[in-house]
Amino acid sequence: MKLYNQLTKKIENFEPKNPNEVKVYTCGPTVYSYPHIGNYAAYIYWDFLTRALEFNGYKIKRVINLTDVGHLVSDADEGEDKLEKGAKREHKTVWEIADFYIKDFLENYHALNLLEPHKFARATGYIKEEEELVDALTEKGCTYEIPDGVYYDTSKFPTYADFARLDLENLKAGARVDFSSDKRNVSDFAVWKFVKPGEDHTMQWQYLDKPGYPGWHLECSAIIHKELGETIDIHTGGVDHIPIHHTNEIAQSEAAYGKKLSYFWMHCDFITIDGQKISKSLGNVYDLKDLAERGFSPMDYKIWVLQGHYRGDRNFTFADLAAAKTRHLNWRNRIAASYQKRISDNKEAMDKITAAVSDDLNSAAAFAIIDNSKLSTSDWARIDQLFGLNLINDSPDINDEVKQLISDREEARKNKDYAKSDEIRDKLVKLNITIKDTPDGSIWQYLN
RNA sequence: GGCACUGUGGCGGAGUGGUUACGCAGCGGUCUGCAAAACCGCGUACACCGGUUCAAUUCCGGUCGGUGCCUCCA
Repeated sequence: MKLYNQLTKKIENFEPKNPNEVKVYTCGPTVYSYPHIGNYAAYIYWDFLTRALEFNGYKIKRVINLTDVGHLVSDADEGEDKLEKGAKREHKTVWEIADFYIKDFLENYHALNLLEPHKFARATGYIKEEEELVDALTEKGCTYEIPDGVYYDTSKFPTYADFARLDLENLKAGARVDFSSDKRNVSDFAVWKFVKPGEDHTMQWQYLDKPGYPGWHLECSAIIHKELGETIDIHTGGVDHIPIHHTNEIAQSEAAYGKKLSYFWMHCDFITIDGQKISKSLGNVYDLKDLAERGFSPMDYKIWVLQGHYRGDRNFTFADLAAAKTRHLNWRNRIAASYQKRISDNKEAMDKITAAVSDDLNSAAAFAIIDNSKLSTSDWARIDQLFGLNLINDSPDINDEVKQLISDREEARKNKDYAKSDEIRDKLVKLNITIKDTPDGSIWQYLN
């Protein structure tokens, strides 16, 4: 397989350390509100990565984190913790907020037919490991303490700027935000925050003899180390994570453990909606419920996502989603057709699909091959497995009652009793079945 | 101000140094009790200006436009 690697900025051959346990880590959601469709696009892309790897014969061990503490509303290490903010907004405890939105996230995750990872790791389940990581960094002389927390001194990590090609000098000069803290370098970040006197931070742990809580970047490093070990094969996330979050993760983990954190780093680009970024002030923050209200299923959306490329910036419109929905129905009707006439397995097409998918996850090219190939029911089942589209489940064969209606209609047509045959056709419409009379006989299809 | 990405037909979206995917929408035809589908065919796109080349949408340089990040975000 070939995959783009942010570490080298090139498409490279992917060779896992151990093909029987390819270690993949995906930066998951901060559970303080409903994720929008853009958030889910990322999980769809990374689910597809996992499926493509499995399709190529690898066994995957994948961990996704759930951020339930310490993610501040600003990366400047100031401002409120998102969970605390959500709790205030909804008059709930932070724990209730986390549980509520984790439940919602998992429901949507399953509705999208995304593969269950080896583990969903909640940040608060790893406090001990996070403290140990700070200890390790402190022992190596990489941290310093100021009144509001323990900070990572990024000047101690010589390659800090490389991953994101940061220009640290200009970062400082061009920053539009004043850095008022006691940080030594603009790029330094908090690995542990102290609860300020008078601050209302419900989630807190006693560490360094003071109440505090972990910095956001810390959790991913700690979880990876505990669940997957010192070096993993692939780390995934959104492009927004490149300059800060992943840069910091690398600095923490590699300084503390002295090993490369991940061989491959993959990032998906954002989608815009009607040409504009997804933001509350523009009122275009759609979630899966909004799509459902307009008649689009999670699988319609998944087809829309996968007919583009994970590294391309995508523009979402409902007109385009409708096109994806039509394509989805057409595919299901091709499965219906495969029940009705004998189509032999198409190894050539499946090989081409595998090749496309193995070329940096080119699902769009794979879709084109699907559109152009005659495919058997078992080919469709494999495609289903590769993209996780629930195609087979959503395209059941007809039952005996429907079969009887269809043959009754055939009989009526033979007798030129068109009133009766049309009546039966109307009946079938109510069962979501439509009949197409071709020169080679009738064929049934789904209406929707 | 800095960094990064990007500009493909009506909409979306792959890809390629020369034979121009694919989806949706549209048009024409065959077929047909009607309807629909299916099948066949059609539209001849790659921002602009230069350069390299026998040949560029594809490589290089510039111009213009768009977007993202540096502030929460996948």
